Amino acid sequence: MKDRIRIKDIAKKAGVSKGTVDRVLHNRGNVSKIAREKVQKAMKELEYSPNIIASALAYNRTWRIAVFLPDYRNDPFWRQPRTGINLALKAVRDFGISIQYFDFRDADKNHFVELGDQILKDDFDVVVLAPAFAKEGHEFLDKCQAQNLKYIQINTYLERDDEAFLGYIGQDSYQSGMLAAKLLNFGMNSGETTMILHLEKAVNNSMHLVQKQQGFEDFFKEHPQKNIQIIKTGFEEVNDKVNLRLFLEKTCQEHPNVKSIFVTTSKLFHLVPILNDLKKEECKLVGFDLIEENLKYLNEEKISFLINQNPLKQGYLAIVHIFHHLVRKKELKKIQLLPLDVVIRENVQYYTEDEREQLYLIV
Amino acid sequence: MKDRIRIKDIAKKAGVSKGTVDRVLHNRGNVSKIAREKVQKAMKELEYSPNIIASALAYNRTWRIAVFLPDYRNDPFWRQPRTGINLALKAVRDFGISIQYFDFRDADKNHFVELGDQILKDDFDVVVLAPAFAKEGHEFLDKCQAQNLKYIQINTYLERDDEAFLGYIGQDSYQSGMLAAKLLNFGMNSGETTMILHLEKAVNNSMHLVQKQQGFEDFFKEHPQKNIQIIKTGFEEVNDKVNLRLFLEKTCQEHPNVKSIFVTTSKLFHLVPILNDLKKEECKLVGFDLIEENLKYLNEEKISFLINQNPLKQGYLAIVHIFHHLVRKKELKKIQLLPLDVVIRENVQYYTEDEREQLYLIV
DNA sequence: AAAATTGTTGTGCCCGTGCACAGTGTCTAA
DNA sequence: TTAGACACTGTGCACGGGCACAACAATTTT
Repeated sequence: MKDRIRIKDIAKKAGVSKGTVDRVLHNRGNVSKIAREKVQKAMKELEYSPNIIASALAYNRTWRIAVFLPDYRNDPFWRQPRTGINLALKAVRDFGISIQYFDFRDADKNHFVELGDQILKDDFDVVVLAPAFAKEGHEFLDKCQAQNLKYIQINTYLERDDEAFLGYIGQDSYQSGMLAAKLLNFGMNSGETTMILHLEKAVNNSMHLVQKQQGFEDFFKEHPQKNIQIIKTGFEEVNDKVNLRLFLEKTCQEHPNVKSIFVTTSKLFHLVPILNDLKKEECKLVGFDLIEENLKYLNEEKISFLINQNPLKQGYLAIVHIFHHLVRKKELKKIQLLPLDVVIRENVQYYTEDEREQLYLIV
Repeated sequence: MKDRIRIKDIAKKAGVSKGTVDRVLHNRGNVSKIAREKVQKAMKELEYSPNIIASALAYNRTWRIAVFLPDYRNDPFWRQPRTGINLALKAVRDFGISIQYFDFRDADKNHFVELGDQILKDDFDVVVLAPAFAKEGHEFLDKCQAQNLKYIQINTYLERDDEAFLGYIGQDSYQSGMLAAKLLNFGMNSGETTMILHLEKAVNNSMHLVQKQQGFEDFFKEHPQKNIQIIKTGFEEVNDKVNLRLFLEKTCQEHPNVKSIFVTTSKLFHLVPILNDLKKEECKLVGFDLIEENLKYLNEEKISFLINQNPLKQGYLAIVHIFHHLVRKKELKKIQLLPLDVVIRENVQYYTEDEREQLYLIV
């Protein structure tokens, strides 16, 4: 290994044994002042930096991580963070990190609580979770804190400030609303109207959607030059095509000047065939997430922009974060916001192609 | 380390010694058919995957990499791949990878050749290079091939197909031209004119720029709906402000309907004050690279879009690629194209903030 | 003064893999 | 019949750091 300094070298230089050097290095105590100073002096002179490989091998222990996310079989979105987690796992497995999944049924609070209790009973070192339900989420995290079980949040953020809180990895919803507004604004002419549409149930319970709307509105407040009007709407039963069509027809009649629509969820693909029907295909669409149906319409240029929130990276970085915390003993930024990529047909390939090929390293 | 399968376990299951398992694993020969089959069967059943940590520790050797890029002190662009390289190096150092830099003076062919010879004389395992000069680049790579010195290209691609060629990591210039066209097209009205402007010397020698132009033109050929006219121009002496102003003034007079400009290099910031002067500030600008001057105008909304070619990642992935080749003995895609990020004021923070915080792992 | 306690230091094994080397056993040629 | 060549197999050390434990010294207690 070339000329890298080893513990042995320091020991020799300081005139002590490697055991003593080790004690100094790890502050294990039981070292006389004289010995400690000799070692520290030698360390400084030789610029020792530990060999993480040998360290990882010797430090032969296992960490257990519970991954507590919505069931990916019900919502394809959650397949992506899971992929990211598995990808990262490959890299950190040899460092002794192991994972156990707990998939709660979406929108099923009881199941969330039940699985949560299961996790708390077991003996995990860290939990990765998306606290989908505010109240139950906080309750679970309180219990984690109580038994000193560290946790890291992804995708959904409940504000916490205790010792057990390792961090949040996700998107900035407000900023994504701003981004959508900027994009649509670029393609609109003076005096035209835009529309913000929530395709989701219980919008007011979802901080995400409220923040997206806020960002969207604020952008146009800050950019009054083109005098763009905003219509705010929502429609809950996204799968009820008949009524969605009626709803859109009515809205377009009332506001014939609507030239663009910002959908705050990933459900914008539902609109495309209906708008085609209504001869409104020139209406520009912006929404979220690179799911199959959206990609199809992006490719046909029926959707103008998709905003990518990097869900794969969410899972990936959660594991990386934990690795750094547990193995490297390094603390990272508590709040890590992922890029909001602007995706169009001409660059979509880079965001969908197997990210596995874009390899990553432990830093 | 929990229940990970070790060589020992396979040996036990197959009823042989770990030495034999090792010989099968590494195809070292000298194994009887019977023994080999027993081992292979056991390996399959136990789903063995080697412990890379222990492997790296035992396989106690050093690899030497020469990094052969333009001097970053002359061109700030090259600081970014260098940062990426150093970042990756931190992660792979302990795996025995070391780096030596060879910075050639930009546009100095002799210096390139001189340093190239120096590299060839020494005993490196891999070269990372940006072959800025086609002829000299090929000559250097021929010699590499002759003495079986592996090489990986970044940023600039010379087509090669020999054993020593490990891969190319960079951007797809044609696609970036398409991307720029799509973005401008979105913000333009029927019958308007756009302009493509090369701010660089010797455009025809630079494949990059030619390809960008091609992509830009092809987009409008494929999208004739808005009937956008394209003016093709170029200006070499970018630092000669007086003449650049005269040039722009003349062009705008000749083509008063120009509503947007695509600059094929990172030099678009030079245009902003001049366009302001000429009362052409509503003219939309698209160009490349997140350098300081461009970012300033992006933030002031004088530049509409910047296309990010991820130069830091270029360097980073070059090292990752080499790591996988040398340490993991895995072959990766030869051609790896980096994302073309669409950057505007509302998401610029994600592409400029210290990427070190977006951590990566070895896969 | 002897025994017990505490403080300090060094030794040696462990982690899982790579690889050199020393065995085995078999077969051929003298 | 035996030496030598050859194919195959097992053993054991090395890699560098973590850590348990033994050994020894210094101090306190009885």
